[in-house]
Order: sequence, then structure tokens, then C-alpha cells
Amino acid sequence: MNPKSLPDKTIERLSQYRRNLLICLSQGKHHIFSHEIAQIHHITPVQVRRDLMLIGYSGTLRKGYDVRELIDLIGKILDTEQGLKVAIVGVGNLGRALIGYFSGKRSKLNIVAGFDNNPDKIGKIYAGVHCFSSEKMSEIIVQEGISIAIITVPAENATSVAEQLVMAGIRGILNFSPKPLNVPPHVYLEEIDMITSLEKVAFYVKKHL
Amino acid sequence: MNPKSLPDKTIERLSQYRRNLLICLSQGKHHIFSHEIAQIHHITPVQVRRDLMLIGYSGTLRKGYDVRELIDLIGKILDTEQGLKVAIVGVGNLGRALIGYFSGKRSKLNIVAGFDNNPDKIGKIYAGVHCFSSEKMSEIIVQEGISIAIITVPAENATSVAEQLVMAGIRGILNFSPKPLNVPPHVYLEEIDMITSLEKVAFYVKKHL
DNA sequence: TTCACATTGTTATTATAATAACAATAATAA
DNA sequence: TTATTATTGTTATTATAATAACAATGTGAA
Ligand SMILES: NC(=O)c1ccc[n+]([C@@H]2O[C@H](COP(=O)([O-])OP(=O)(O)OC[C@H]3O[C@@H](n4cnc5c(N)ncnc54)[C@H](O)[C@@H]3O)[C@@H](O)[C@H]2O)c1
Ligand SMILES: NC(=O)c1ccc[n+]([C@@H]2O[C@H](COP(=O)([O-])OP(=O)(O)OC[C@H]3O[C@@H](n4cnc5c(N)ncnc54)[C@H](O)[C@@H]3O)[C@@H](O)[C@H]2O)c1
Repeated sequence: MNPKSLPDKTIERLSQYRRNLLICLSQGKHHIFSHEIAQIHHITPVQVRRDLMLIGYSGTLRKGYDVRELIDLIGKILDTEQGLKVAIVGVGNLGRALIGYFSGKRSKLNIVAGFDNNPDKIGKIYAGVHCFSSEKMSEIIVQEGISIAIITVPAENATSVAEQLVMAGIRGILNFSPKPLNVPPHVYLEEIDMITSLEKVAFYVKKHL
Repeated sequence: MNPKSLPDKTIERLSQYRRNLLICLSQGKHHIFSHEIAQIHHITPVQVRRDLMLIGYSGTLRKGYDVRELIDLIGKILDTEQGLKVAIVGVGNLGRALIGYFSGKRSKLNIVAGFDNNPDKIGKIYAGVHCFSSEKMSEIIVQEGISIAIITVPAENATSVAEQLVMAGIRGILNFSPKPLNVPPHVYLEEIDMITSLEKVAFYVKKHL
């Protein structure tokens, strides 16, 4: 029940379980077995039960898990009650795609601002998200109490943007630029490196060629 | 020297090393120490040396590693000589951003086709990449010898698209849809789940709040 | 009632990755 | 020349994650 000690990979899977449990619920499915959850995610039932054990959730023998209860428990672990505010820095091709994708989806994670240094973009609204000048970034982050930032600026500006974000009090960063970033320990950093992902696919394709 | 046995994480780092080594080279830096590579990626020098040991590369004592040689060796491991062809299925917001991002960058991984089922998009060219009807997908994949596919269709269509791709002989898939896919063992699958990544950031932010 | 068994929950083992410890050596300084 | 040191290369240890083994138990069939 102590979320401080949950394995990283379990956190990832909880997020995925929840998404698909919500779909189950919407289809009128109220109970689910570990092997059913496993099948959806292409993992083993043991892995599922172990994850649920770690979060202290018990199912009913021969009846499985209560979908609603499980969704709620995962929410208690992953979400904060009031939700967290998110900003996107760099409203370019990827930034705009992400705004469209994320905004309105998660009730507990709201994109409340975009920042860009291109005058053409400043003042515009994308999928309901206002794009501000990056000069006002620190100010707005503090004012609005934004705690998470998504970095989608070109690689050459990613380092300085990250520094500004840290200075402004951001607590978590999701970095899409291929530039490795360095942040102090109190800031959580997650990097999505699509070039590496694609090259990895290529490597394994080559291997099995 | 046997690339069959390289750890997955080493493969990822090799891709990243190479990218930054190319930048070093372009800046006229011809030799580099393990602690310099480490600093760029915010890892330990030991990790770097271990990776290089695993690929059988030796540096020179007190002089470090030859940047050019290292880049070439990583290329020998990650790339195929003739390169591999890549297709993007789903030329929507994300698909188009990716086309713009990837095309023309990597000489050994070329996006040679896009596929969509929306008539408005079929026949159009995005950043030099022709968008074809998804009905012609199998045909063109076989014809062109495309071995890698990037899936950027809506979740509800991801499963059927993946099946078609496997049937057409695709050997590696990079899936951006949040739908977990199932592919036979001879097809390598890499999934990028941005919702999970963002929720993970939120979890750790909450934890340290 | 009793037994079989489907399913959960937990512990033990193994696999993978990261870190630490240390051995080797060539360049430099004394 | 010899000692020092910066740096590489390798082995040993520890940490993390996945898998396997198995114990527990309520349900329903016989
Ligand atoms: N496009 C993709 O599909 C894709 C995929 C993977 C990674 N990336 C990475 O994401 C980043 C953005 O890619 P993109 O294709 O959207 O590029 P883009 O050029 O379309 O967008 C970048 C945006 O950032 C803005 N910007 C630049 N410097 C800034 C600063 N200091 N502060 C605020 N805004 C600033 C620019 O004005 C522009 O709007 C890059 O680092 C790229 O490597 C992109
Ligand atoms: N937009 C993002 O930033 C983002 C981020 C993460 C994940 N994703 C995922 O990527 C996928 C695409 O997102 P998007 O925002 O680009 O959506 P989108 O609606 O803009 O694009 C989807 C495209 O796929 C095409 N399509 C639909 N069914 C198809 C089929 N069977 N064959 C071929 N083409 C088909 C549509 O015509 C459309 O052009 C979704 O699964 C989404 O969950 C998107």
C-alpha cells in the first residue's frame, strides 16, 4: 500500500491497466480475471497479480477483480486529488500534435499553457490551449502553479529551456528533444527518444534478417 | 563483438552515443574520453566503458577513443549496409510530424511511404513522402521491400493495421497508439506510450511533493 | 458431504542491468 | 630511471525486474 516503494515498471503497467479497465467498464464488464488483464496487455497473469499484490489490492476468488474498485485504487496511486497542471514548451509540429492529443483527455493532468518564442505563434490558441511568449514562462508557471513541463523545442534550445523550467520550480519534465538533459534530483525527468526507438527496431530487424 | 548478445540498454545507448559523437566530430573533436561521453549523457564513465567493451572497441590510454572509428563501429552494429525502408501508417497529426522529423535525417532508415484510409490524404505528398491508400499497403510493402512500419492510426484501428503489416511481411513495428499490440516472435515490436510516460512523471512529482 | 479445480496471493529463483572494485598501462614528472 | 597518475578494460557485487513454483481457498460437481 506504500506507493513510495512501487517498482517503476509497475507504475507504467498500472497506467496501462487503468486505461484498458476503463474501456472494459464502458463495455459493461464489472469483474475481470488476472488472465484477462494479462491477455489485453500481452503479459503473464502472474505479472498482473504481482502488481496488484504490490498495491495491496485483493480480488475475489473465482470472481476476479472489481473493475471499478481497481480503477479507483490506481487513481489513488497515480493521481493527485486536485490534479496537476502541465505546460508545453515549443508549440511546433510535435508540440501541437501533443496538445491536440492530451488536452481534454485526462481530467487530472491538464495542459494549461503553451510557450513559444516565435512571434507568429504567441497569442494563438491551439485546441483550447493559449500559446504565450516564452519570456513569460517563469511568471506563468509560478502564477498558475504548473508543476509539469513537456519539452518540444529544437535540441539546441532544450538545455536552456530545461534550466529555465527548473528555476521556475517545475517538478517533472517529459523531454521529447534528442538532447540529453540534466536536472537536479528533486526534478523527475522522463525522456522519449524516438530516433533511438526507431534505430532499436532497425537493429533487431537486422539481427533476425 | 557478437552483436546478438548485446544488452538491450546498450543498444539504446549506442544510438545515443553515435548521435552526440557526430556532433563532436562536426565540432572538430577527434578524440574523446569515457568521462566526456558520460557527461554528455549524464551517466557514469564506467557504464560507457562497459558498453564499449561489449562491442569490442578499445581506446588509447590517456588519449581516449577515436570519435570517427567509434561512429563507424556503431554504424556497423546498428545499420545495415543498404539501409532499411520504413513506412508510416496513419498520416494524421502525429504521423505528419514524424514524417517531417525523420525524413532525410538518417541515411540508413528511409521513410519511403505513408498510408492512410482518408481520401483527402491519399495522393498527397508530405515532406517528400507520398501518401498511398491503405488498400495498397501490402502490395507496396512487398514491392518496395519495406521492413519497418510506424503505426500512428487511432487506437481502434491499430490491431487490424498491425495484423495487415505482419501479413505483408513487416519485420519491425514502432507503435505510437496506446493499444497494446500482439505480434509473432519474428516481428520486433517497440511501443511508445506517451500517456503512460506523462502519468509516470505525474506519479513521481506527486511522490516528492 | 467431500473432492476437484479454478483462481488468487506469496515466496523463491532466475535474468537483466547498473555499480563498484580493482587490475593494467602508457605518459608525465621527479 | 623510477614513481605517480590518468585513464582504460575487466571482473565481482548489488539492484531491479520477470518468471516460476507453490500454497491457500471458496465454488460447484459428484
Ligand atoms: N516532430 C516530431 O515528430 C518529433 C519527433 C521526435 C522528437 N522531436 C523533437 O521535438 C522537438 C520539436 O520538434 P518539432 O518537429 O515540433 O520542431 P518545430 O520546429 O516544428 O517546433 C519547435 C518549436 O519550438 C519553438 N522554439 C524554439 N526555441 C524555443 C525556445 N527557446 N522557447 C520556446 N519555444 C521555442 C519554435 O518556435 C517552434 O515552434 C525537437 O527537439 C525534435 O527533435 C520531434
Ligand atoms: N497526436 C499525438 O501527439 C499523439 C501522441 C501519442 C500517441 N498518439 C497516437 O497516435 C495515433 C494517431 O494520433 P493522431 O493525433 O495523429 O490522430 P489523427 O486522427 O490526427 O490521425 C490518424 C490518421 O490515421 C488515419 N487512419 C485511420 N484509420 C486508418 C487505417 N485503418 N489505415 C490507415 N490510416 C488510418 C486517419 O485517416 C488519420 O489520418 C493515435 O493512436 C494516438 O493515440 C498521438
